[in-house]
Amino acid sequence: MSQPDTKQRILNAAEHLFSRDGYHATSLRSITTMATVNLAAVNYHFGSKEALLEAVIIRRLDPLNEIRLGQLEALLKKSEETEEVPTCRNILRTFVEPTLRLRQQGADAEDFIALIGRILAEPRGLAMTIFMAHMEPLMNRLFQALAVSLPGLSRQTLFWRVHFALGSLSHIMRYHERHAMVPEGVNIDMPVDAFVDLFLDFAVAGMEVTQ
Amino acid sequence: MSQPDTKQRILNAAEHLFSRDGYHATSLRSITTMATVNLAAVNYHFGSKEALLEAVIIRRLDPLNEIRLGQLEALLKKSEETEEVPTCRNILRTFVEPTLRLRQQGADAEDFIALIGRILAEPRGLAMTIFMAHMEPLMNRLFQALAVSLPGLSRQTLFWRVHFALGSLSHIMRYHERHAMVPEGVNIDMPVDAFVDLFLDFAVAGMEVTQ
DNA sequence: GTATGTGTTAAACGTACGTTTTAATTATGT
DNA sequence: ACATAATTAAAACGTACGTTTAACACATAC
Repeated sequence: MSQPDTKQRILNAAEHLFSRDGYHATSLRSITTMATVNLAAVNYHFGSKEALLEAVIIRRLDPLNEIRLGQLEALLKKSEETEEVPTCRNILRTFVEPTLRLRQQGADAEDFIALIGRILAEPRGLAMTIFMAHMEPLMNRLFQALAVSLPGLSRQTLFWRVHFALGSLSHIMRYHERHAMVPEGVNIDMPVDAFVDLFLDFAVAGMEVTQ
Repeated sequence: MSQPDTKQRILNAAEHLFSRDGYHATSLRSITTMATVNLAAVNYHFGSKEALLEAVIIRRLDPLNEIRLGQLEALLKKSEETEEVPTCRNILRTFVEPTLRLRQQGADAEDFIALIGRILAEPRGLAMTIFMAHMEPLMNRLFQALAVSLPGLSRQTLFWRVHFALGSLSHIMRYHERHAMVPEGVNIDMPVDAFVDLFLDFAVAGMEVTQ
């Protein structure tokens, strides 16, 4: 029987297992079993396990970065017209909000967000190379926009603060899974808009503070 | 010939390779080769690969947490005597400063810091279970002290802001390795004291901001 | 000197891995 | 309908893994 969506089923299963267990701890057999697909299908459709990882990343990262870059460009263009410097908060929002909103779209997207968080945690890994190649243009644009928005900061300080902020984001991208050490009275499933604001309150204050 | 420091040599090699390549991507053979030790020595001295990982973590984490907890208790005791509430900055410093200072002590400690950063990035992993068991008392104490220092924040907001701050820290613990995307004019090797202050400027502002 | 315990070594164990091969099956084009 | 290409299926490939075994070396103690 023919399954025309074999590739998508493999991608979904791989996305889930890579994000849950990591690349090296996930076997092709566990992926193909979950996808109810023959073992050889991965090498037939993708060529190798590494190429599968790259396909998993690119499938969602490129569209996400298009949204982020689109919002950033729109913000910069509007600020050109009104001749006002865009605020740090609005710049960061173009990066953060599409990221956290993606997670709301379903369990699959949630897997991907967690996977990105894991990738950022393996600086020397194969996935990091793939990831960086698809992030660099957006990152340069973001850094440049923030430099204009925060002219009082040295490049050194700005560089580290951007990493502090994105480090926070990558951490909570991973942490959102159900986990121990959640004290009572804490709701781990907040609405996206409220959570974005909660995050931006923190990050923007840290970015803008004068030492 | 007898090598009385076989265990330490294994621990050093494992620490280095686990932090560089991750637990699953590191083989016992690569560890024992680097340690110039027989393959069977790991299972003889530690019992298993998992037990080796636990030994690697505990060797440095327990002493580090003793320092952190000691500084925190000292701060709380001094504030009791002077009847002043300790500042958020000083509380966070007891956690951050020993961490970043450890990295200055040599390449081995730098490996460990990177390993902790990786562990924090694998929420479901074996290492996370080991790590959490050794972190929970300190984390509870830290959270409690911050709640006193920042009475205006809801438990919800405080919880997330602590995670934002520690997420930043865990990110830079990993990022300190030489890496691409470091723009010109940025010194990635700052003195520890300056870097601690740079981080605390950011984190404290984010913790204390009133929305 | 012999016995005992600790540590080391080389070799092999069984298992699981990513990948490849070959054949069968299904879809497509004329 | 038939020929050709694309996909799926089962099986096997060689390799690397964590672990175990059994022989060996070298202490210290009697």
